[in-house]
Amino acid sequence: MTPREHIQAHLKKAFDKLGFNIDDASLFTLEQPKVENFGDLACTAAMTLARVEKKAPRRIAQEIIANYELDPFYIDRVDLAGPGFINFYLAPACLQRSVIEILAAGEDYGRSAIGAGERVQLEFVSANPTGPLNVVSARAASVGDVMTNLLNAAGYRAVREYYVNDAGRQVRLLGASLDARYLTALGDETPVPEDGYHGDYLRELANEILESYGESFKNFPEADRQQTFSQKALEYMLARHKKSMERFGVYFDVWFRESQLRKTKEHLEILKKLKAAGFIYEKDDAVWFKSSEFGDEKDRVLVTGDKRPTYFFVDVAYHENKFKRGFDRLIDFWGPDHHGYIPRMSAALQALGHPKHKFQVEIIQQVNLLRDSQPVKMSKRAGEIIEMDELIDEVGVDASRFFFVDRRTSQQLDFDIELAKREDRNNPVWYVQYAHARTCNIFKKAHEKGYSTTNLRDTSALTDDFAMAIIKKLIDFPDIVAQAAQTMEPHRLPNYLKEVAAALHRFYHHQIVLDADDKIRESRLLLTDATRQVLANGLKLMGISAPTYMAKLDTAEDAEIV
RNA sequence: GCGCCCGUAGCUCAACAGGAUAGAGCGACGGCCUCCGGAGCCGUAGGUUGUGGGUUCGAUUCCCGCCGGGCGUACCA
Repeated sequence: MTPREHIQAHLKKAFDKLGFNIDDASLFTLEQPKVENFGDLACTAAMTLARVEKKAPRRIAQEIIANYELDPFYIDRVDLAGPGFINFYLAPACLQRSVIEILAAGEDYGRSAIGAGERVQLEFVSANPTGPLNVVSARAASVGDVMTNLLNAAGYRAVREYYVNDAGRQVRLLGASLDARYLTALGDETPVPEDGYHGDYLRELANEILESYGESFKNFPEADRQQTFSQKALEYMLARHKKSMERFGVYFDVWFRESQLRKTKEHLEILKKLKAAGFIYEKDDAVWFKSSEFGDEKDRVLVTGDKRPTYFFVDVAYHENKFKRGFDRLIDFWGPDHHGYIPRMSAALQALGHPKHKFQVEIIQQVNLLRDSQPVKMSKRAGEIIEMDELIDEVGVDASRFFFVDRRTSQQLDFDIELAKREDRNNPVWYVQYAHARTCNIFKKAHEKGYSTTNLRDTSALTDDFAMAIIKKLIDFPDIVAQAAQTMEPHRLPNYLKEVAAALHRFYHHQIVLDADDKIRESRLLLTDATRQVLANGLKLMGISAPTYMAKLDTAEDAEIV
């Protein structure tokens, strides 16, 4: 039982005795006081209760404390402070035992069951297969992937899905664009359609096709040729996207194709349902959905005047399809340019009978690339964009993932390329990885020095402030994971890991681990190992490697020798 | 015009479902290397949380107005 759980269980007893409503979960929130003198965990229930009970909060706090059964193994003392805070001071014995518990839990440390097995589907990236992935897709990939990890660790059953827009106008345009490149490559100068895709990648693909198939497509009827090229370009782009994702460490459970929906005509079923429910009307030859009845600013077209289903229409069918597959909740990650799209999708799903809270959209804000604090100029029109793959080539997977998740997703991200590449304390991902490597190195050194590192079990020598500070950080981990999952705020994880790393470095610089008395060494090795475990588990949730050593930088002296 | 997101130290960001004296890192300034990796550690300075109201025991957090920035506002996807 964690100290937090212990306190909550005892608070429950006290509330019960006093006749408070123990169904109110907010009574049990324990926060960490900002100031050290205020104990390790603080309960704010007295102040919450003041209104309902119509009593002074300090008075209520006194009653709670009087009825709180104190177990000295866990709690040193309980204080009443300020307007009605109840401050708990954890006992060294329970903190010392936490180290053993963390090690016993091992790779499972940090997991919890809060999610209660809820089935959640996360859809992210879902980039149009009409060009290479950009850096926003990279951010979406990082955030979506880490969020899925966090949810699964918190007891949800979460899966990753990628929606492939492989039908409709843009794919036809893609085919036409490739066709133009192909004919041009054959010497028949043909312009790419005005609103087509002008990037170099189609030129490259055209050359590949020419090498593999020669001129054989030249004599196809134009319609057939474009059809063929649409398919070829599509599969080519899709394969590239898959490769980028896998290289980035993101593995989707499902790649769902829009064309599949069109084949099975699932959107027509949707139309029937909406019509039956009275949310459909016709105007100007088009079919409209009354999304404004659910808070959208205006109604939306489902079938255009020339009888084509809109993207939105098929997308509704897609989301309905997800629900049919049994998910309790859908979470979509969209780019900032799609936030205006949320009300209509939400409206459609509500019209189809799904409670509003079962569909949730997280907007991932844009990424500004910086080089030495100067913005990297990108022009979509001129085809000057930094591709996701180029970014990974330059800064690597670990740094990219860390940086993309390090800030709340609702904020624009300034991504400093030079900082991400630095191999020193300025770079947070190195700082955290180095902390992990340092814990491993201590064990390596222990072996070299002939100290035993097996059958360690005594943590009673962990009494100093630096050790206690680490343990208090380590026992937060399950809570950090659970809260990051529940609030959809993955940035809390990297922020936490930075704090653990700082606590470890501080401890290391003030306390000798190896060349200490046997008992102290044993205790500190255990603490080192528990810290390693938490860092490793955290980095794994981030999808970042946990190195056991760091490659040495060239020192100035080495440079002189060379 | 309307809608959504954002505004916190010089810079980049935190602040855990409204809590106590708003915290880190970088940068600046000042310390610490016969010691498990100095790739680190310790300290100092730096704030009217954009602004004006409101809600209450208490607001960076919730509500309204204004200012500033970003994005959107298609029978496109």
